Amino acid sequence: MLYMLKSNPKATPKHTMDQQQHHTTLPLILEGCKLAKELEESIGNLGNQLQPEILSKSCDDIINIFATAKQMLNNNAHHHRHHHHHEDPSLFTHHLLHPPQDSSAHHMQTDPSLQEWLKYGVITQAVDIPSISIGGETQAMDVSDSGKAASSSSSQRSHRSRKDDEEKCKTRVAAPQMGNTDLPPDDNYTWRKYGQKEILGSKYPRAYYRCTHQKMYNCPAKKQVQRLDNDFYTFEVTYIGQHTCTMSSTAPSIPQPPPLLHDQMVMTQAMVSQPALPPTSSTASSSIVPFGSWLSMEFSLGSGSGGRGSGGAGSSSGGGSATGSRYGRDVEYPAVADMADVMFNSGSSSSNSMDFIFPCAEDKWEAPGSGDKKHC
DNA sequence: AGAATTTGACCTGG
DNA sequence: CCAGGTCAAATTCT
Repeated sequence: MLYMLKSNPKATPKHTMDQQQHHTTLPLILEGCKLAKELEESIGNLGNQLQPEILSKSCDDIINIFATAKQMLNNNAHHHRHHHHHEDPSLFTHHLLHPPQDSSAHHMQTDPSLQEWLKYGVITQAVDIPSISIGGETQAMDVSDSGKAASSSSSQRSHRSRKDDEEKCKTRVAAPQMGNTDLPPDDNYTWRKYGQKEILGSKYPRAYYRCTHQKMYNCPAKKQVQRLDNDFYTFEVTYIGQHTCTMSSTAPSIPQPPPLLHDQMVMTQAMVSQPALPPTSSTASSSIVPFGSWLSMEFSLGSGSGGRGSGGAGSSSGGGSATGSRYGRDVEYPAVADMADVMFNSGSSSSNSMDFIFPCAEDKWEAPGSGDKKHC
């Protein structure tokens, strides 16, 4: 695949915006092609065994990817409106690509959504660059929210009105499509659930999380997770506020995965995109299973969880951001674990094995260095 | 015992 | 007054 035009990731000489976008768009397109191909194979193998909704979802994913790629291209072609605006949504993918350089909190703060995006592979509207918004109103992108949405925010206790001072970053991530679909997306932070509410007009409740270290480090970061009305397998995650808990070297949670790992994750996602198949499809051959999903999960477990005891390392407790993981964690993926083990541990250092598997991964996603990344 | 989640009550802006 | 957001006691886990 083309991804392999890699260059030295670390050096990241800054490319021009065009180049950057190109680098991120092509892989996206290829990804779409891949998904399409996988779908084709699935149809070939399972024929009419495939359920309509499954097919529909797969189609949606493919469409979304191509739509995203197209928009990226359009944006690129027309004008770079947000060259310097950190909040420029078009930088979205770039964030992903930035290898975490140091543990500067900034990186971590802005990456969660991206990581989720990568980890869960499925690209939903979240990638729909033009639609992502910061600061509150995202309605446009909310096909599912059909206007109800009231995520406006009015927080009372703390006097600051989020609307004004807090940055909100909405993204969508696919829920694991197999196993426990209740698992909230793992974004490498540890979250503590403090509330859940039924939202008017929404089918599913919205869960409220705050940073586990809120008290200790006065970390104001919060997030809200809610399933889309029309897509049970997609979460809309809204990040509010930034983490301050990672600023301090003593901070308990240093979710930050090693750079290499990060790259690997990126690679994996890109290469292995999951076909977004149905969770329910027990009949579906295992080969169709959203490989990306579990893979990513393993990643987080492997990297972060190691240190679980030690200060809630990276992956949020229990393997993921909290959401219900606690009670839902019953689901195990033995086979997956084994595979992951083989892939990443056996041979040698994980990085090597990954390199072996995906030789030039990084560069395809390589981020051209756009320095500024800010939310979304 | 301590940490995390659940859940109904409470608070506040619109 | 209502809906969204948060609190905090009760409950469940580890």
